[in-house]
Amino acid sequence: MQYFLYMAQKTELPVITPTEEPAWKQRAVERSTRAAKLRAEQRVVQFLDAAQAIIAEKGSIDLTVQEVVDRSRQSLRSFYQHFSGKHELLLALFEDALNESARQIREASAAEPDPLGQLRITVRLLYEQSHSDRARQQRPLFTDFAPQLLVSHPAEVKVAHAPLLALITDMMTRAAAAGQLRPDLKPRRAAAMVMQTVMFLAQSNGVSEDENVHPITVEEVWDFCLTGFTGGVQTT
Amino acid sequence: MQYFLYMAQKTELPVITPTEEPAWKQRAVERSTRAAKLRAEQRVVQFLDAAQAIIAEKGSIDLTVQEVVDRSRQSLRSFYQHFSGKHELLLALFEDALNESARQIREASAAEPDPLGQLRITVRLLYEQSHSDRARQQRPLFTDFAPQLLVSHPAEVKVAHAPLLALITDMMTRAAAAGQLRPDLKPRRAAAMVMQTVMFLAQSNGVSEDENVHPITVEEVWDFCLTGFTGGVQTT
DNA sequence: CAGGTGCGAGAATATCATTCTCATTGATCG
DNA sequence: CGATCAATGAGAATGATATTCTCGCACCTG
Repeated sequence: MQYFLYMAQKTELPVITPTEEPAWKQRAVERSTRAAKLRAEQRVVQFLDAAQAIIAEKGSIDLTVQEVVDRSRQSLRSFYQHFSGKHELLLALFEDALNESARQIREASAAEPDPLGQLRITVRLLYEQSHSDRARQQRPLFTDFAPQLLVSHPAEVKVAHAPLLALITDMMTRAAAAGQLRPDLKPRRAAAMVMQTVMFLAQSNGVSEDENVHPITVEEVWDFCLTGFTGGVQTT
Repeated sequence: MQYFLYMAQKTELPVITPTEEPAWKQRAVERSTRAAKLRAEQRVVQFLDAAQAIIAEKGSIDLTVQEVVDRSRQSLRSFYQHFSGKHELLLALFEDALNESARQIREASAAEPDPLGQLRITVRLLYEQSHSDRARQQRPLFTDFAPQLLVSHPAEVKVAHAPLLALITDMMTRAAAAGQLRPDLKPRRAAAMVMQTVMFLAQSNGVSEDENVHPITVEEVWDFCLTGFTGGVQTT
């Protein structure tokens, strides 16, 4: 599993400081730091792996720092030396999951030449990945963590959403260029709206024991969005 | 403030038990119980009032059971005798807030004769009430509690949403009858989608320090939804 | 009055996250 | 090699909260 090593990057920032530090000194410092950094990354990865394993097993993000520590065969001490807290751990996993999601969607839609077709694929995949019923088992980060994170740390969520948003914006832009969208639509804004609409609608239609109500389907969502941004003039 | 006394109703259920209990006995029991019940409702209301006051003051749902108890001049003992837990207290307030919201919207849209016009008013109001920026101060239940509740207790949320959903469904139905909507649209489903779309889009565009990004406006949301359910053929 | 019930006061318990202490290890440098 | 210092492990301590429990009083009600 490839993590983005969010924190490790942070500590690397000073290296590219724009001040007058002689290069040799930087190199020396870097050399002497590299080992430590590698070890640190190692630890961080272990924590992340452990957490992910636990989440996968329990199908829930209700994990204890203690559990993560035990599982990763390290110590609380170490945990708090590498993460500012439990929140940062979850955030790292969340970003990672979203990156993975964006990757999957990009891959799945690569074969489709038509921008609207790509958007359809995207909406379907995104819906499925965010849909509580299935996703709660495999992606509790999406269904459980994302909503509360959105409230407590909107900025971080925005960052985490960025890759996916970029992907969808790209599709929108090409659709617009092909004249498939309402001319008054700003691609980026439309992308943001569609992305969030799909994610939330999928999410809120999770557990419904009642058969005779809501269960809004992917089809309906896609239809709604499609009409929403093509203005009813569907070329596909 | 009129509460729905969710729990009090629960305790009343046994009275209408379908067994062979002689009516006189029921009446006797009821008479001897009435006083106690009234007292209980009194207490419940005091707890709810206290909680609401605290939430209003702090502009956040981060309250402590202890705070509520102190404020209401009662005791922990009493609190747990009337509520199964903190969660039930918040849920009661949440339902109440949504009922109030539905009432406001109904009132505001009463004057508008055109169904689409009513929907426009509804979307605007709902957006404003759910919008994090302003709402977090006055309606933290919407912005903070709703998302986490949606994950943990979807059934309760559905119940709480019911009045609002009914209202919007009604508007949709009339709009459909007037031929203002896409003919293939099921009013109830459209209503559900619009309601959730608006609430979530409003919510997720709360705190954004960045000026150059997302801030999706009510206008855009309304426009998106309108096109989504009229199919671009806007009569208004 | 006697007995029961509701309830105030607040101690006790349980769960976590987070911090702190102390001793060990492991690498680095003189 | 031996000193030193940073990183760690083990796990106790702390702090915040929710929830439960114990005691005793006050108020009905027959």
